[in-house]
Amino acid sequence: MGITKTETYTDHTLKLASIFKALGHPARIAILKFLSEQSTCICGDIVAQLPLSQASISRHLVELKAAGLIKGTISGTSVCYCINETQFPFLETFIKQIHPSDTQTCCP
Amino acid sequence: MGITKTETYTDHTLKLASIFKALGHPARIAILKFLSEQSTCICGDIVAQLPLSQASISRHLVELKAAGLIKGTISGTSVCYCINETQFPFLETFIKQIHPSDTQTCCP
DNA sequence: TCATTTAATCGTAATATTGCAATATATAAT
DNA sequence: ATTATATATTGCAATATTACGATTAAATGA
Repeated sequence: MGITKTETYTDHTLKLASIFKALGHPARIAILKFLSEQSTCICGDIVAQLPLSQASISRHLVELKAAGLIKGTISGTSVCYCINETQFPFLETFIKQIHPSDTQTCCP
Repeated sequence: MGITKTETYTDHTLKLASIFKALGHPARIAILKFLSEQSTCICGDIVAQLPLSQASISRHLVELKAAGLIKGTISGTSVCYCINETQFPFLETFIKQIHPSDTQTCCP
């Protein structure tokens, strides 16, 4: 149905899924890569880096911001974007929990 | 359009996005959590753990398998599933690259 | 063989996502 | 005030995703 039965999952599960969902589009990965390659925040310029219209980029930026993956601060006529680090440790912790480095005895 | 301009992104970006997309649904997060909580693989039983029909679970399992996040081996009438560890280091590396631990001078 | 069990697939309906053009908004410069 | 620049929002249309019931397929057991 394109609808998700959110009410039956834990908050932790829902939060993880929503962040990963925000990461689940190549344009948004490309935006994050671009931002991380710079040593500082980026004011403008993002549209020029991607093969999408300004409107589409704007929508992706909104999603990334809603997921807490980037920050944006207004600076004159443009907006400065940068990575918001706070969510990444949360993801790292989950990934490490899911795959303990010691190989488990499993599906032979 | 609901369509993505995949042809203009790098393979690395597309691969990351597709794996994160597979992680971007609470049912699939819940499945991974359940599998990781067990010390061994799970034959059956997954449907009983989630508030979804057998058909829906099966589709989610297919997606997780396609993303390389789980493995499934047939065992009689049932299928044994377990975490496939191989993709997680790839994700960890990306996340670490995106958010260097040293705080960058950014958006004040 | 026939019934049972388990999981995958199909068909369908509802909803979500993606993308762009057009428009709106807001600041800065002249 | 007017214009230019930069970003956000709106209104579609096209496509993708999600979910479930029903069905199918394959292996097991009686």
